[in-house]
Amino acid sequence: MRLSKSLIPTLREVPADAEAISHRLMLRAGLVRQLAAGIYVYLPLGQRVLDKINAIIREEMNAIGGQEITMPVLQPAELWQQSGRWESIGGEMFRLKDRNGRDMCLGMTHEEVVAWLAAREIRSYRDLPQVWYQIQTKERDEARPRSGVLRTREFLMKDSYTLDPDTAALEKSYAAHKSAYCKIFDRCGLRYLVVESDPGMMGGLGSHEFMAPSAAGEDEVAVCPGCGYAANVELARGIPTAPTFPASPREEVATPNAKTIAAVSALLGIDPRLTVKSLLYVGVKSGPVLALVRGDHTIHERKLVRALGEEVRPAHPDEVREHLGAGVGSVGPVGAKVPIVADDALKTGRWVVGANREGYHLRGVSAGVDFECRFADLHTATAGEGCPQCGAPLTIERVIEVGNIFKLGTKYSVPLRAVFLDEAGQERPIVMGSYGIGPARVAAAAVEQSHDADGIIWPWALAPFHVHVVLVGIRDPDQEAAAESIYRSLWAAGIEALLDDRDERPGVKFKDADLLGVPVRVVVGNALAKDGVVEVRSRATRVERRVAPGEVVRAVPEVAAGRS
RNA sequence: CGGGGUGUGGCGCAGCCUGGUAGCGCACCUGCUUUGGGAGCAGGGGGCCGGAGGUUCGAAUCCUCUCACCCCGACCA
Repeated sequence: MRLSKSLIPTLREVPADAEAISHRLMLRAGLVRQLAAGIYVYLPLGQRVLDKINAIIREEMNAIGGQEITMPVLQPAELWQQSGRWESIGGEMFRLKDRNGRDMCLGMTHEEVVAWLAAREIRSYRDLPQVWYQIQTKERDEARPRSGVLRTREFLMKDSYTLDPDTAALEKSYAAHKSAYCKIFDRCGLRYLVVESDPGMMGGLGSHEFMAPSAAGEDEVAVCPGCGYAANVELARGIPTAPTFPASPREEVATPNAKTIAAVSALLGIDPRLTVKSLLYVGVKSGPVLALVRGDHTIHERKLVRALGEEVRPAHPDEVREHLGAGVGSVGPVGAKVPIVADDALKTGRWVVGANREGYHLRGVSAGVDFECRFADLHTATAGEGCPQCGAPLTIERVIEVGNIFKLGTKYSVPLRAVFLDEAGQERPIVMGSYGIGPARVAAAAVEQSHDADGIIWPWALAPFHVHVVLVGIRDPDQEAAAESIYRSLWAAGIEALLDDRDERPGVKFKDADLLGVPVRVVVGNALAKDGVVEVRSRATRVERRVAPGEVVRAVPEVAAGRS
């Protein structure tokens, strides 16, 4: 590819609305352009990076027996009505009607279509297992698209689906995907963690997420440096250190105007860890429930939802008054006439809680003595808490979710009647798994993890080109001939080269080369006439080697590998 | 959905408070000079000031509504 004839619009200045590093660099290096909120055009360089990622994904999916198919983006509502998701998914699904007024939607994912296909084509246990995958556009009307290409409304996804006769076979398919994903992300040069995650709306038997650490990430994971425990914070259990409780009898204390944990503990002169935060929620089915966490902790609503088995919303202030007889800030579990769920950290201890009486708290309160409740893990794990497996202090990292794997079970095969006959002639539902990778997120994560002040530093496997040939003296026939011959011999050797043959000053070309981040740069300039050499330089280490033009093809892999 | 912010040539911004018919840097075009880390000089092209309505002799500027985009939070296969 010749720069003079290419659409590689680099930007000297950063567009004002780009915040994340990957977003800025992908815009500046001419990889993408934004068409609307969360909708992007991939320019030639961005497309080449996606192609690289997709090629790796295809190889590894094929290696575990994956068969590539393509399923429609435009789908009839009936499928989603059968699975129940037409109702359960809200505004996130793009819905439309065809000319006959039939309800349609744009696919956010393809479990329904897979189950539909399996229902028609799979008859016997002899047809199983199956691994189907596609690399296809997904449409989701995200509440808040953000961070450039990291969270968009239209995006490419590799999604695969396994069909198995039973959960034991699903475990094998799941394990195969897990190791394929590790190979994929290893080959992409990403640093990543495999963490336990909340299956969420997908439902099912278990799931893991592949997380690339980055400040631009939207998720947080708790990681144990000791034993390797790693989990999304929405699931991670942290074991807090218990405070020492003063021996005080149960008594009511006046706490005028103290409505927050900070105010109450300051007023009473105690550690906030001796207090309990009481939060009233309303379950969509079962109504009000009082959730308790330690005063210094933050409740994690997903954990509460899991503990209750239904969606919840925070109660309105007047609901708090109605159910507990006092306002927010003065409520507590003692005497409360609603069900109570308490965080595990509250099992033992003598706590300070709201008295359900305006301006008063109770101290010396114990769970199981002064009130009845059930226990669950409700608080958000924080750095320094003990690992649930080995007790070592946990660390919290911000991460980009680049892939996930779900054991679905029969959640979709039952409603869509995807069944097979087993060896005994018994009809049974197919056991499914679903597995996703976001190629654009892989690209963005790679940029997040590998860049410097001058631009992107692509790993070889993802780089849009391997070598960036800079022709400095465009009017010098010798330089031009050397650059041309180097460019051709690189391609002939299977090394993808980009030739900067533009009529630009050297400084402009060097700046652009750094910005684009192609792993190896070859400069054809003055040194050719002077010493008969060109410069072969690593973008990552900036280590440079001077070699004769005929030696470039041999030198490139060595410089790329850091051997100079 | 809640909170905050921004819309002025391709990009980055000033002008708005205190109304008088749009400006700067970069980019782009032409010429000359220049040529190893985003060149210099000279000349030039390009903007219904997000949109609609209103106030006014006159609106980028004031008022109302609306749309778009960004950030924080909630949500998230």
